[in-house]
Amino acid sequence: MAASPFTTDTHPLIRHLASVATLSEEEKHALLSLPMQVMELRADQDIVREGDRPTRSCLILQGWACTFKMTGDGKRQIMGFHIAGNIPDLQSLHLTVLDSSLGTMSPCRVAFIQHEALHALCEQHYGIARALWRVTLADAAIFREWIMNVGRREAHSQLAHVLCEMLVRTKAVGLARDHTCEITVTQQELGDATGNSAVHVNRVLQQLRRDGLISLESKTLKALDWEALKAAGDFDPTYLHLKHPERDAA
Amino acid sequence: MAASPFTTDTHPLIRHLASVATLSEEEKHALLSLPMQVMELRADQDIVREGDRPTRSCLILQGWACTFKMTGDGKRQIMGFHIAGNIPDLQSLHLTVLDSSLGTMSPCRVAFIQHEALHALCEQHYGIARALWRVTLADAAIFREWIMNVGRREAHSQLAHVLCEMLVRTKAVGLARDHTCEITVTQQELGDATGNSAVHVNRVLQQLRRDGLISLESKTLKALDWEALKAAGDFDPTYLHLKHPERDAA
DNA sequence: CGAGTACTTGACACGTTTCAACATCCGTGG
DNA sequence: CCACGGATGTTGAAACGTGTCAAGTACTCG
Repeated sequence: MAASPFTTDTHPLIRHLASVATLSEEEKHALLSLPMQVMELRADQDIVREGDRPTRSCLILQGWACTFKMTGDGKRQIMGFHIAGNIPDLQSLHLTVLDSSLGTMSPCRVAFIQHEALHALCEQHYGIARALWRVTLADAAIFREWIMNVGRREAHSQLAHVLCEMLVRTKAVGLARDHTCEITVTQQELGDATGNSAVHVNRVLQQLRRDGLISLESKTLKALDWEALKAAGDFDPTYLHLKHPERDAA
Repeated sequence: MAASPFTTDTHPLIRHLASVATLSEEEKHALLSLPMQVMELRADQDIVREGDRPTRSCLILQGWACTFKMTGDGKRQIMGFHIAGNIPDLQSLHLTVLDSSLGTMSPCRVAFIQHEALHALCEQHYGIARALWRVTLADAAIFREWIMNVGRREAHSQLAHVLCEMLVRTKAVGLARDHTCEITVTQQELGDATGNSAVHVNRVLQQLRRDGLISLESKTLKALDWEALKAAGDFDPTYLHLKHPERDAA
């Protein structure tokens, strides 16, 4: 393990965990002393695939990734986006077979952590088990919200909703300011996340821009009218289960 | 707590937990000695509501329940169905505020378990924490599959898929035989689960019946052609993370 | 500078929604 | 036990959101 450029409180993992759970100093140090294998990945690469039986989980250190599946007839559905600090396949700690794939959306730096090491830490510090469990439950809450987004909202509202979520989640880990964040997502990916075609996403994004709600270009997403965007997306950040909602959601 | 009519291995909770996790005899006994407050509920009653901060979780002993949310403009989305043995709001053990509601679909017998008691058991037996964590992860896997179902499948396929899931899950806890189970679900509820209107569900169900895939009447669902139903629903039970897939899925 | 990827636009097809009317089932009270 | 009333299921026609196809434009990176 190389010397980390991060202190306890600036490490992406700790930033993310602290945004949804509570950790003691001792637990933070224990987490950061986990052996991690760091790798650089290009955009659009699979990290793990549906059907795999991994012996380690993947921590995103930098960049954007997503969980997805393919239907039998080749249509892709994205179930969630992942940013620095997230452990998108943490569930494989307890579920043997992966039921979905994980891929990069941008160039990414990721760290692999052996399940063995995580299990040991969880048995040793129940507080860490509780925090990681809580993180997986918050992830599940996001899945629930996405079911509603995909099932019961129109494309206009769906897109506003996922953009709101991206802004709040990046802000909660210190990656956004002034309703602005760096993001690497294609219109095809936004379509795969909302159950729409890329063509339709294109038209709806133009509408959102025309209405003065957002700007989205050259990898920068900006909410020009946050309140209106929230309203358009029927967005209430409660489901993100953030520890400091007032600070993170504003 | 009244004397239970169940032995260790016939209690719905143990049946369900054992279908997705591994428990020692000691852990089973510890779970069944949890203090539970049993209640009978009528159909279409809310058990807990979005926004609540419960101090207990709800174990379904008999009947069908569902998790749902309402959009800002009053459309309902069901995120999952629940049967005997499920603890649909187990996440409230670690997430303070409920982000979705839980309601009965049929008359139900439910048991409430105080979080306090569950926490104590989890700290005492790490195996129980691991099993309950795993159950919540399997629930999350179902949410992921539903995102795909709602986002990328057509109504015909969506309905076949949820019916397949119901048959496999009831079978896994001993509530189905010969691809047949007792079920209490209206066409409106199937629509709310798949993101369709009740009218369209009606037409699609007729098609499924006409094609000889199912019969669904007087609270009995029967797969008349299981292989064809699975194919229509693009159904692969891997995402249910059952311990005995060969036995349960057949 | 070239090539591939991402974005944009238009026309048409299709799945699904909505509305409205009607039939049927089922539990309940008389 | 029957009659009633509300919930549930059924049907048709028209409207609407979104998908598909196809062609063209504009990035972006090596």
